[in-house]
Formats: sequence, C-alpha cells, structure tokens
Amino acid sequence: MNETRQKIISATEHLLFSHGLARVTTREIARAAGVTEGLIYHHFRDKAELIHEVVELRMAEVKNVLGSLPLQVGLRTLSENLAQILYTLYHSHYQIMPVFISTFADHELRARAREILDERKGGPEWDIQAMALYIAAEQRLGRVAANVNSRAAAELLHKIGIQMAMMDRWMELDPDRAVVKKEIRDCVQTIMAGLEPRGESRRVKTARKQA
Amino acid sequence: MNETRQKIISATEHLLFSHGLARVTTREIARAAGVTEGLIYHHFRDKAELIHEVVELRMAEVKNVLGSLPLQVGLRTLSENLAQILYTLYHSHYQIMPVFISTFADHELRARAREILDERKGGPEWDIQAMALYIAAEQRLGRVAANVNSRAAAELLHKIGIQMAMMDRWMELDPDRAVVKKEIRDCVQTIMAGLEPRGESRRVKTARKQA
Amino acid sequence: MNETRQKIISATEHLLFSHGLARVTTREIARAAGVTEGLIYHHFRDKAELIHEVVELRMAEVKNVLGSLPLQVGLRTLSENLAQILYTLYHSHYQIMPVFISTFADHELRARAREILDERKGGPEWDIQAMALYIAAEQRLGRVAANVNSRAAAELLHKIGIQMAMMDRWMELDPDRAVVKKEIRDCVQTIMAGLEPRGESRRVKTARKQA
Amino acid sequence: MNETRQKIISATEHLLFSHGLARVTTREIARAAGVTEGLIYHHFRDKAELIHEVVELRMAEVKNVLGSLPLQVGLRTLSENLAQILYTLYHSHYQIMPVFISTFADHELRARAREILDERKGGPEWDIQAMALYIAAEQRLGRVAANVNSRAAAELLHKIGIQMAMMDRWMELDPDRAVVKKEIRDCVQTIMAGLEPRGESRRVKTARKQA
DNA sequence: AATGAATGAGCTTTCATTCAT
DNA sequence: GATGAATGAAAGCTCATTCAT
Repeated sequence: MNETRQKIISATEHLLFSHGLARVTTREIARAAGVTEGLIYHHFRDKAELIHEVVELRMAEVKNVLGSLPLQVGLRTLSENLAQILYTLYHSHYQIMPVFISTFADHELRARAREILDERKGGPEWDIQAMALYIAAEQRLGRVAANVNSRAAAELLHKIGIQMAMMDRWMELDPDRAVVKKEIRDCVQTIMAGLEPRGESRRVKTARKQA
Repeated sequence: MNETRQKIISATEHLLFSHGLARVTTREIARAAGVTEGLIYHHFRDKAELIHEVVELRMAEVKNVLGSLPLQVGLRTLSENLAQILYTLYHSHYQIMPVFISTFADHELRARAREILDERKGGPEWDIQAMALYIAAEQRLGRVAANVNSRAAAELLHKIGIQMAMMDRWMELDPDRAVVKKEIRDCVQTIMAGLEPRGESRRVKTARKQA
Repeated sequence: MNETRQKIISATEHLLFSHGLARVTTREIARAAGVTEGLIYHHFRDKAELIHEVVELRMAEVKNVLGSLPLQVGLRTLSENLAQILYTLYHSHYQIMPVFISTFADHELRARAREILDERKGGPEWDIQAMALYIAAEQRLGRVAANVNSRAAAELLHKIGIQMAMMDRWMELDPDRAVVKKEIRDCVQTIMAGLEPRGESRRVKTARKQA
Repeated sequence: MNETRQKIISATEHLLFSHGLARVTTREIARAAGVTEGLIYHHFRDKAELIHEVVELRMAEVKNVLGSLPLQVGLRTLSENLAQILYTLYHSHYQIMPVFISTFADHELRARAREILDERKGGPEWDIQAMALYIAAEQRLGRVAANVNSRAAAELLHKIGIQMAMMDRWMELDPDRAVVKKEIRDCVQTIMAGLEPRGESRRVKTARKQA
C-alpha cells in the first residue's frame, strides 16, 4: 500500500529541511528512504510531482493553526492570550518554514503552494480571521480599545509570528530556547500599550485624527 | 579589469532574482553577462566564490538603510515618521529578498551571510538600533509613552517591515502597489494606539506594572 | 489460456504499426493490451520472444498472397490480371510493412524473419513462383511473348509491388487512394509494351542479341 | 573546428548502419567517436539534432545520383544504358538504406527527411526526371517505342533500383556480388522487350487501346 | 493465472570545471 | 585577459525484468 509513498515523502521533506530544495536529488531521496531510485518513479510521475506532494501535505497542514487554541475570550489576561497566539503562530511556522522557503526556488512550485492555501478553508487567511474575531470579541467586552482595527491588529500579529520563525530558521536557532518567550512577551507588551503617550501627555502629541 | 567582474556579478544577481539559486548555472551567467563560461573562472575561483561575492555585496548593502532617512525627531507626526521608517525597511528588504532567500538553499552560504552582517557596522542590528534611538528620542520629547521599551518597539517594526517584503515577494506582488501605503498606515496606527483601552477603562484591564 | 497471449500479441503488433520497434515498451504493451506488465512475462519468456512471435505471425501470413487470386489464365485481359496481381502484392505488403521494417532494427530479429520465410511453403518465393507460373501459362496460350523470361518478369512485378507499399508507408499515404490504381495501370502498360520499338522501327534500334 | 562534429556524425552514421536507430546510444556514439558523451552535447543540442543531421547529410547526398552518369543518348545499346542506370540507382540506395530505414523508427525524423528531399533540387524526383528525359530523348531517336510513357518508365526503374537495394540490405548480401549484374540484365531485358507478344501474335492479344 | 511493487542497469542530459590556444 | 572545446561526474528518468502475494 502507500507505506512506501509515505517513506519517500518523509525522506524528501527531511532532506528539504536539511539541504534545501536545490540539493535534494532523487538519489539522495532514494537512499534516505531506503528504496531504489526507480521505485520513486513507480509512485510519482516525476520529481516535481513528489516535491509538489510534499509541499501540498505540509502546506495543507498549516490549516487553521489557531483553531486548536483555547482562546478563552474574557478569561486570563489579554496579554497572556496574545502571547499564546504568537507562540503558536511562531511554532507552526517554524515547522513549515523549510518547505515554505523551498517554494521560493521554483516559480511553479510557489504558484501551486499559493493555490493550495487559497483553496483550503484554512491557511494564513483563516488564522488572521480567527485572530481578528478573537480581538473583536475582547473589544466588545471592553478588554480591547474600541478604536482598534481588529483586522489590522490580527495581520500585525501574523506578520510577527512568521517573521520570528523565519529569522530563527535563518539563524539556525532552536525554536524552544527560553529567550523566545521573553521576546514574545516584550512584543505583546509593546502592542498592548502602544507607542502613544496616555493621559495628559496626550495633548502634547501631534493630532492624528485622520492619520 | 574589474568591469568584467562587475558584469558577471550583476548578471548572477539578476538571475538570482528571477530564477532562484537552484536554477542559476554558469552557462546562464555567462550568457547573461555576455562573456564565456571560461572567463568566469579567470575572475572567480569557482561558482561558490562568485555566489558568495554576490551575497556579500548585497548583504553589505543592507547597511544602515535608515541612515538615509531624514527622521526629524519631534517634527512632523510620529505616525508619519513611523510610516516612513516602515516603508523604507519594506522597500530595501524587498530588494535583497531574493539574495536573502538564496542563502537558505546552502548551509555555508547562510553562515557566511550571517558573518557578513555581524562584521559590518550596519546590517539589521544597526537599523534596529537606529529605530530604537529615534523612539527613545521621541520618548524624551514626550511624543512616545514613557513606559515603552524602545528596543522592543524597534524590533517589532523591523520584523513587520521584513515580513511585508517577504510576503510580497512570495505573492509576486509589485512593491509599489498603492495598497502597501494603506497597509503600512493601518499597521502604524495599531502600533501607535495599542490594544489596551484608554481612559477609565484602564482600571478594567489587568495590571501590567512589571510585565 | 491463450486469449491473453493473443491480446498481448495484437497490442504489440498494433504498437509496432504506429510507433516503430524502438518506441514499443513493455509498459505500453501492457497498457494497450489491458493487462499488467508482469503478466506479459507469464506468457512470454522475455520481450524478445514476444516480438519474435509477432514477427513470426505476420511473416507467416505473407504466405501465398496470390493463392487467393482467381487468376484466370487466358481470361480477361492480361493487363487486367497483372494489375490485379500488382494491387494484391501492394496491399498485402502495405499491411506487413511495419513489421518488416521493424526487423531492420534488430539483427537477430531479421535473421529469424528470414528463416521463417524460408521454412514456410509460402512467402515471397512462393508468390514469385505463382506469378512466374501464371506468366508461363499465358505464354503457352500466346498471350505473353515467347521470349519472355517468366521468372524475371515475376521478380520484376514482385519488386514493384513491395516498393510501392514501402514508399506509401514512408510517405504516410493511404493505401486506398485513387491514384494507386492509375499508377498500377501505367506501370502495367509499360511492362506490357516494353521499351523497344515494334514493327519496322525495330531495324533502327541497336541489336541486342546478347543483352 | 568542426572536425569533432564530423567525427561524431560519422560514428553515429556508422552505428546506424550496424545497429539500427533503436540501439544507437549516446554512450556508444561517444565511444565510437573517441570523445566524451558531454562533448556531443557541446556540438549538438540533443540526440535528436545529431540524428537529424546525420539523416540530413545522407539524404542530401541522394541528390542527383544520375547526374554523374554519362548517359550517352543514342550511343551504346539502350540496354547497356538502362543497366548502368539501374546499377547506379541500386548502389547509391544501398548506401543510404540504413539511414532511410532509420527514418521509419521515428515519425518526426521521417517527416524531416521528406522535407529535405522536397527542398533540394535533387532527391528521387530529380532522378526520375533525369531518367524520363533520357528515355524521351531516346524516344525521339526512335530507340524507344513512341507509345512509351517516359515518366512511367522512369518511375518503374526507380522502384526497381530501390527495392533491389532494400532487399539486399535485408538479406545482408554484399552489393557487389556478381549475381547483381545478372539480375539487372534480366530485369532490363524484360522491360525492354515487354510482355506482349510481337508481330503476328499481336492480333491474338486482347485489345488494350484504352488500358 | 494474475498483480503490481520493486529492482538495477543504463539512458539522455546538464553542469561545474579545466586547459590549450 | 579571453576563448570555447573538452571533460567527467552526477542528475533525472526509463525500462526490461523479477518476485512475493
């Protein structure tokens, strides 16, 4: 059955992680999967199809990362919840980052990856939506300022989560190192408080009614 | 002389932009540069050295992007200044993104790129520092809240700027499309205002004296 | 039983017709025959044996093409009979031409095909013989000139019939196009009349006593 | 210069002669030409281009085979001239037969070969024309019967010449064996005399005014 | 008898690199 | 400095064939 397929796909993905798309040869895949090169072509039309499948599997997995988050609206502190959101985003994107980066090496592959994300009810858009809804809910409870654009805030968090993952991959840092939590907390605090002075100092700053 | 070197390097970088590291062959480089393949090896020890040089040049260029920004502390609105900062970060990273992404394909190349950034007085760290200093200055003028961690805020902006660039590359979107400005404005506004409710509602929110 | 054998052989021959020996793979044969590749090896030792069998079958079929012709000695016109002979030769050779041509691609296959033709009481030799006998019979009736070498005439017709078939295959022309009949008629007429002038003009031509 | 090209082309053609298109691998070509496989691709875009070139060269060579024949109209015996024509056709076609046969293995190759023959002022059509003109000239001298269709006679000879070459290739017979001359003489004699009875016997045969 | 996963040799092709000129 | 023919290793892929089920 498709145990062999799975072995090949896993081996490929693993190589994608460690070598980068350019260096992944069918020979290496075969060796890593413990099969012959010919067998790869028995299960996949060509190398492209295999890579596509790897990308598809991983990309589809991004689906609704935040769906599993028990975001208790109105419960715990907002900061705690946002930190949890960011951490989840960060961790999941750390996982798919090699596959995601691989799609940069190939035009067609990238287009395909985009399609996959578009088709699925899931993917980044869905995560952003989930966050925006959460923020709006907190807004109704008065835990988030009324003038906040929940959608914009969600996109902000999304960008930050991905970027942290990408940088840690680039720096080849462990995703579980202690500093990450601290970094996320600092980030959340900044977003929570905002840059604008509060209270009396408000008069000082330049008006930005329409900004 | 090094006119030829330059031609070869430019051609290589251009191919990196359009094809990705995997697809860049010496033959294509030679053709694009209008020289023979053999000549490449008169100017560079091997292909790796050439690629390294391309990466080195572009990476070194990341240096002090914000140095060119006339960030007038205390002048114009803070929002306007932040928007300008973000836009500059976004644009410059959009330019180097292909080279940056290329470094993911090769372990050694990536390590080298990191070294380059570390060595130079310039690079991301410097931009972050510049932003942090700017924010701190505004803070002293009372245009930024006193409790803001200027360093954390700078890192936040940095992440957002890079991530916007990466996503637009991935989506193959034009970096000058009108929507970008709007996106940046929304983002700045959110960061400025923060998520926390202001005024009386402040009592409602959880204390975060030490958070 | 040998229903499967037959399916495989038919499929192979069909592919030989349309692709040429070089392009006929076991995979394609299996697909065309609606069986699995493995099954082919239950019925034939190897691919060579299968091809051999196809060639054998078709070659054996060449047998006695003219035997089916109701060549009525002394009846109808001689030209009509010759045209019919040529047409039959042409048509039958058009059918086997792909298999025949295939034998050029493989030394051993060709040798085998020759053996087959030799073994059978049938094959080209038999057709030539049949024609020679027919011509000799007409000769006795005075419908063919007494000085004609019936064997040589038969070989002549044989060559022409095959060559027409080969050329039409090479030109990828339909064997039933109207022009064929006209071509055959012209050919027969030339053979019938001969090139030598007749009657008084005979004196003019150079003597060919020994030619 | 193109000495290498020539070596490769020659080697390829030689292999085409001995193995058939199907069995000609780039590896063997390289070995036979005394070069590396890679070099083949330095001189030819791909294997197809190489084969095309071989076919083109040989096919173009068919050009005007009879042009070199000093066919002395009115001189020597007609039979001698026709025998010489047939022998020349036979010999030249014996040479190109392997390449010609190769074109059967590949649809595109065959189409290309046809184009080559069409384009050139030369090729079979030209030979046929030359023969037809020769026959017509003899006709005017009264050495060929007035009612002979010179074009049809030329086509007849053409077919016979090619077919003899093909059969000898198929039988793997030497093109210079003594029997060939005898075969050609018999053939010419038959064509010269025609099958129809001459003189008084002419009344016996069926009328063929319109045949 | 039939399947189809699995094999391994060999094919065409690419590509970084060298070297005589 | 510059050329481009030449190399050789390795890439992606095909295909006849085997074998456990």
